[in-house]
Amino acid sequence: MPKPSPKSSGSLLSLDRQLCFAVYSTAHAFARRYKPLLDALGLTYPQYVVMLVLWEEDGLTVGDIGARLLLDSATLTPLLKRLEAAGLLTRERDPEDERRVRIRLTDAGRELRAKAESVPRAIGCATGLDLAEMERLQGELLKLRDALG
Amino acid sequence: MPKPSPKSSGSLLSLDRQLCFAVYSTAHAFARRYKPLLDALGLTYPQYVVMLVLWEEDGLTVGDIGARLLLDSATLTPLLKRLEAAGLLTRERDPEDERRVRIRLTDAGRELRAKAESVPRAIGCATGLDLAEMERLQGELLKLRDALG
DNA sequence: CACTATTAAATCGCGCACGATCAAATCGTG
DNA sequence: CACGATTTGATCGTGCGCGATTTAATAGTG
Repeated sequence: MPKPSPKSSGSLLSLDRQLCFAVYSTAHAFARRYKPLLDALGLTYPQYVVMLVLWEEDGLTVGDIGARLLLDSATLTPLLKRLEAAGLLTRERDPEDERRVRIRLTDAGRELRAKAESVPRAIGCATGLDLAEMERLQGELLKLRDALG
Repeated sequence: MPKPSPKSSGSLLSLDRQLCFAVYSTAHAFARRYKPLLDALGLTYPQYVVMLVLWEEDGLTVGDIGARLLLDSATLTPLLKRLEAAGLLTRERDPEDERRVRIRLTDAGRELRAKAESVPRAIGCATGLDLAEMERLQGELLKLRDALG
């Protein structure tokens, strides 16, 4: 008779064996944790991530942002329009190449960075992990993501 | 002068330090990998996860499913209606307690399980991880999720 | 130079995900 | 038994996320 698996009695189709579900539900758990912090900034999580990119490098095109975040223009265009409506950035065609749209922070957009400074530490505490563990886990996830991608 | 951090030159607000972004973008990478496999079954990823739950235990209420998947009725009700329209399950009020709605697989719903059997292995290969690594990473993620939760 | 191919962004449609609200059924307490 | 509180699911509005298509600008080719 075949030796039974030491862990998890179900088949490979069992929910508790799905690495993907662990990633999926952890992403939602993060979103719920971020929400009250980001509400104070008037941002959603995807908007916050776009602002992170722009705080690192301003004047990117829609495509540049999409390449960093793995999102396409169908997602970014409406999101960027909402950030523009909120007064955090401007969108204008690049005169060098009219196909491109350059995204630039406004003063309000740059000033929001100071308020956002406290967010990573608050989330970090909530994870219950120390910095080294977080970096190791992050590295494994990015490796997995790139293997999938 | 302060000793510079050995890794990652940016601040805590830098995208490449955000564990959350690693989880978020890995979840999307998984979704993209699953899509062609699930298209063959006529399911989206969230629908597939609901089917996983029902293949393990049939006759659950909407709330039972939500508790397992951490989703609420605003997400599940329309999703379940689509699965009902696809002929995979039935939705009916529990005569014992008319507030509850019992979800039951149809024959077609049960039969779909056989087709789904090949999905986890195909995904597992794409991760580039062996079973032990997958289980360890999954365990760490669930621990993180519950800490956030 | 004309013409095609490619690229960048916008648009449309659909399906989550969730906060807020609502209606109905049930439970609890007096 | 009556009546307020709780539970369960449905509904509505907003914002992603992405496949498919469209439009405009640019690059490449004969």
